[in-house]
Amino acid sequence: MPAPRRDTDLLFKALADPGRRRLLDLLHAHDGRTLGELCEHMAMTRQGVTQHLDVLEAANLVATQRRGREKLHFLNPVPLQEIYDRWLAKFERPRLRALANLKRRLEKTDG
Amino acid sequence: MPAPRRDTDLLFKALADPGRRRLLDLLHAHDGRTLGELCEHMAMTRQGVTQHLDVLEAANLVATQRRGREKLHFLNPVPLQEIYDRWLAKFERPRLRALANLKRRLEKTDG
DNA sequence: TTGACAGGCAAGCATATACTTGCCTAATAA
DNA sequence: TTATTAGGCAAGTATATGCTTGCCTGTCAA
Repeated sequence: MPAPRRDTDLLFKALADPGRRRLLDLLHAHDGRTLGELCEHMAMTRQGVTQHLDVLEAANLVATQRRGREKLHFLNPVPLQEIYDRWLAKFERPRLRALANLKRRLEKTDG
Repeated sequence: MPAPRRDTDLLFKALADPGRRRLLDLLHAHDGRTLGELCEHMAMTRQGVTQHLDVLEAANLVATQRRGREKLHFLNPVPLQEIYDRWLAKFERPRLRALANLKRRLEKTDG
């Protein structure tokens, strides 16, 4: 069953902001960071960063976990894979389609 | 040489709107349509559609060509491939990386 | 040449988005 | 306890975005 369109929209909207893409990059480089650590790399107030992280969390791209008074942030790459599978793959040139399908099949059995 | 960040931003912003994604779908199903033909499938005025197409053209996702008083629209999938190559591939789970790289290499020699 | 048809231009508007500032609460360390 | 540290909440603001209406300009067919 394909994801509802609203999920897709949240996902693309989340990716539309350069600051949010930067946050994903930061988490990709080093996962499980606190809000404060992430703020050190963003040229905006803590609240601004929080709001971006909220958007990423709504899009299911970031998961969080409390540890005492800290909040840890983790990257979830699955929705990105969904973008590729459901959206980018069909725009590929036909001669690449077969290989893309193979890749997708391998992922399903393997992951 | 990687695309400047502004290009990346135009691209993600272009994809952020469901109407624009719909237009890409329409062109994917049947390329080279006129503005009027595209409008028949969009629940908004012609000007609204024009503005969306302008955004897609600025992101290099759509190319146009005049034919008399008509304007033909063509889908350009290359930027979507760039999203995958430069942005999605690095977030993939490691065991998929090798296959992704293979796919990319095949594309370079083949296409 | 005249009318209809395809599209372009520009202003206007309402909502969404990306921030900010100010204050509040909870966990920890002294 | 008390001060400090990590983060949350809410309101305010300026700009961006999505879309409209009204009018103008080319192209083609009669």
